[in-house]
Order: sequence, then structure tokens, then C-alpha cells
Amino acid sequence: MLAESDISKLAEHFPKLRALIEDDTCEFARRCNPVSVPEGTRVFGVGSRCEAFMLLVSGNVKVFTLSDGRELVLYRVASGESCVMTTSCLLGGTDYQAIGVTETDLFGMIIPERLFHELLGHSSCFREFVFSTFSVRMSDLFGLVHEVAFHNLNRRLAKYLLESKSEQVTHQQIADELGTVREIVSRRLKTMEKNGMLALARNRIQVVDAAKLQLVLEPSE
Amino acid sequence: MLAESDISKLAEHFPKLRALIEDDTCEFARRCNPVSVPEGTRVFGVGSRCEAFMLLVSGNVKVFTLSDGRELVLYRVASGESCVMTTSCLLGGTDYQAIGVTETDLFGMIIPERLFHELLGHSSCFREFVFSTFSVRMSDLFGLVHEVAFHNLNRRLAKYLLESKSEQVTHQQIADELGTVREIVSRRLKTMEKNGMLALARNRIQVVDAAKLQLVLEPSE
DNA sequence: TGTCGTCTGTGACTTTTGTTACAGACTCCT
DNA sequence: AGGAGTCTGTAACAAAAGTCACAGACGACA
Repeated sequence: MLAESDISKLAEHFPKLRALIEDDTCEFARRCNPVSVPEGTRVFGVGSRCEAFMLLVSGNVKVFTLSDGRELVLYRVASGESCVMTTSCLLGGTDYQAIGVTETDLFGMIIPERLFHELLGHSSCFREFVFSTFSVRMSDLFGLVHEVAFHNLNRRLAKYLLESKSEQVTHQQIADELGTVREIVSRRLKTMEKNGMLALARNRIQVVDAAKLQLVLEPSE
Repeated sequence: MLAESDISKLAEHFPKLRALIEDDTCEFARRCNPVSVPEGTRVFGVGSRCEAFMLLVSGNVKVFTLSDGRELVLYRVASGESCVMTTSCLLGGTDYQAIGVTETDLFGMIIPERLFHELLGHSSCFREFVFSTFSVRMSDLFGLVHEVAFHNLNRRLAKYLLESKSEQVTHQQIADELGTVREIVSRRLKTMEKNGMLALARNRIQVVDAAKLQLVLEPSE
């Protein structure tokens, strides 16, 4: 059961669903449940079964695979999105193939499975929302496969650095992001620093010459 | 416009959609179009825009990415399935991120975009069909990412050989399948032959000791 | 200020993968 | 049988990625 404030918050973060949320307020409000999850919680894991669909209002979830000690981040679910992994499980009845952990405190709305299916039938805007999330994520995964299969670490690292918002990061975290080991990341970073692209400090990486870093992405090298 | 024979063929290959196809015969028949595509046709490519949804009745499509001269097969669409890439494009309005080529002559049914969206709204069995295909493919992709990122070629090659149905294959084809180059594949195969796992001949690879080959998959090595 | 845990740097080495270059084998066709 | 085109084997080398081991730097905090 949602409070007024929850509803408006939801509508604000999911503009595409606004019509649905507001038109159908009573139904929606009665049947959805707000949830809060603290940072660092494993929200799903390999082989576990998914039971509901979630709209993520604030916070984010990191979705990744593991092998031995190594991680590889598949994607992140951010505010205004829903988790495809979850959707996929709901729709296909398959188990999770990856692990999801909250990176920050999280607030979201749970749509129970039953309502989820009803909405898919009734609401074309809900349907479009679910599908477009799905399809965007699918594209991301295609891109990821391509990248992992064909791009060397230098290139992927450069890409990561250029796209990353925060300078606050350890080498190990980057290694986990890219699916490699810390030593390699350290070495590559050091080289990039020597080439004047970066400034390194403990827990901190600053891009000082983005244009130069960009050159690493060129396939001609 | 479908003939009677087309309809029954369709229902036969898509048991989950049988109800829809037969209940709704006139609608369906009037608005769907059968297509035949010869082997080796590029049915879609990077950046091209998708215009319709297809149910694949017979034949199959290889979906892959390219980088320089190298290929990597993402998945195959077989009889009784629909192409997720296409679906994804329809639903998300994105461009293709991969290339699709028919590996055999193909026969399918085109569902125009308009009808596709109507069916998603009306028919829960159609919806379930679309989603479950989607979700299975998504799982496959997760698996592929994991494999490419964490498994070495030996392991992927062994897996390929164990799962492959046909012994009729060239080293280059395997390389394209796995995203590597021919020489490596040749070497690995030769080693496996020396170890008594395979028997090699031109255009032909026979698994002679599957149990031994299976051992390569063990992570303990 | 000393100590502890975390983070970074790096050398030395191994393994894996990719590149180049070429030889020889097989198949099909005329 | 001869030749063209394709397929396979392999040597020699280069580059990339990963492993192991350890030193030292930094920062938090008692």
C-alpha cells in the first residue's frame, strides 16, 4: 500500500509510467509495496528464484558474474529503471544467472507477480516500459560481449576511465569491473600516468588528458 | 495472406501459439505473410532498422558480431523460435547491434509491426511466447559473457566439440564460432588428437573420447 | 607516534593468445 | 593426370594477460 508521497515520487522517476500510476491510482496504490534495502545487500544470486518485479526509485544495483575470485560487471540498474534480470526470470521462469548487490541504500516499489502480468496485458505504456528496458539491456549485453571478446584491456580500461563519473576508486574495484586482476590494472594505470593521461593517488584517479586517453580507443592502434 | 497448409505448419512448429493461430485464424491468415529466404542471405546487419517480427518455421539464422576479420557467434535462431534481436529492435526502437545470416534456406512468417503490437496486447499466450524467448536468450548471453571473459579457449573449444552435432566442420568455422583465429584452433585440436580425445580429418572432427574431453571442462585444471 | 590494514608498485616469470609465413595435403574438376 | 582452390600443420616470434612474491606507502586510529 502506497502513501501519496510514494506515488508522486514514483511518477516523478518514471515519467513514462506516469499515466498508469496516476490514472489507476487506487489499484496501484493498494497493490504495490514500497521497499527499502540497505547498501551492500545481495538482492539476488545465481540460482535463486525471482518473485516480483521492482521499479527502482533511488539507489542502484550492480549486476555481475563471478568466476574464482574474479568479478565482471554486466550492468547496473539505476533510478528510473527496472532489473532485466528479474524481469527475465519472471517472464521466462528461469533462475538468476548473475548476482545483484546494492551499491547504495535503495528504495523501490515492488509490483507483485500477479499485478505485473495484469499490467502487461492492460497497459500498453507499462508494456512498452518493460520492453524497452529489456531491449536496451540486451543491446548493452551485445556490446559487452563484443568488448570482452575483441578489445584488449587497455582499450576497455580507457573506456572505463572516460565514462566513470567518480575519481574515487581503487585498482581492485576497476579490476572487478572489467573482469581482470589488480596487478594488471595497476600496471596499465601507471603507464597511462607516465604518458600524461592520468594523475594517480591512493583511492583516486584523475583523468588529466581525456583527448589522449581517447586515442587509446582508436582501433588503429 | 496464409494458405491452410501454412497455418497448420505454423501451428505445428509453435505449439504454444497454437490456440492463437487457430482461434484467430482469419485475422492471422489475412495479416501474416509467409517468406522464403535462401541460404547465406544477410537478413539484418549492424545499424539497419528492423521492420517486422518473424516466426521461424524452418531453417536457421546465425547471429554474430564482427571485429576486423574475426567473428563471434552470439546465438542461433532455430525453427520454432523468433529472433530476439529483431524483437528487441521492434520493442526498443534500437538498431541492430549484430549481423544475422541464414545458414540454410529459411521459411518463416512475417507478423507486421502493427499486428505484433496488437497481439502483445490481446494475447497472453503470444506475450508469454515473446517474453520467454527473450528471457532465454538473455540467459544465453549472460552465459556467453561469462564464458568469453573467464574461460580459456581450451575449455570453450571442448564445450563446443561436445555440444556440436555435426562432425562436418572446418577449423576456420570453429574459430569464427568462438571468436578466435584458425591457427589456434588447429593447434588445440591437434593436441587434443594427440591426447586421444579426437580423430581429425579434412572437414571432419570426431570425438572419440568424450569423457576425456569432458575433463577439460573441469575448473580444477 | 606507532601499529595495522589497505592500497599501490613492480620485478620476474608463465601461460595464453595472436601473427606471420610457409609447406604440404586433400578434393574437385577438366 | 594436372592444376586450382581449400584446408591443415607448424615453426618462430610477438604481444597480452595472469601469477607470485614482496616492498613500501598511506591513512586511520588507538
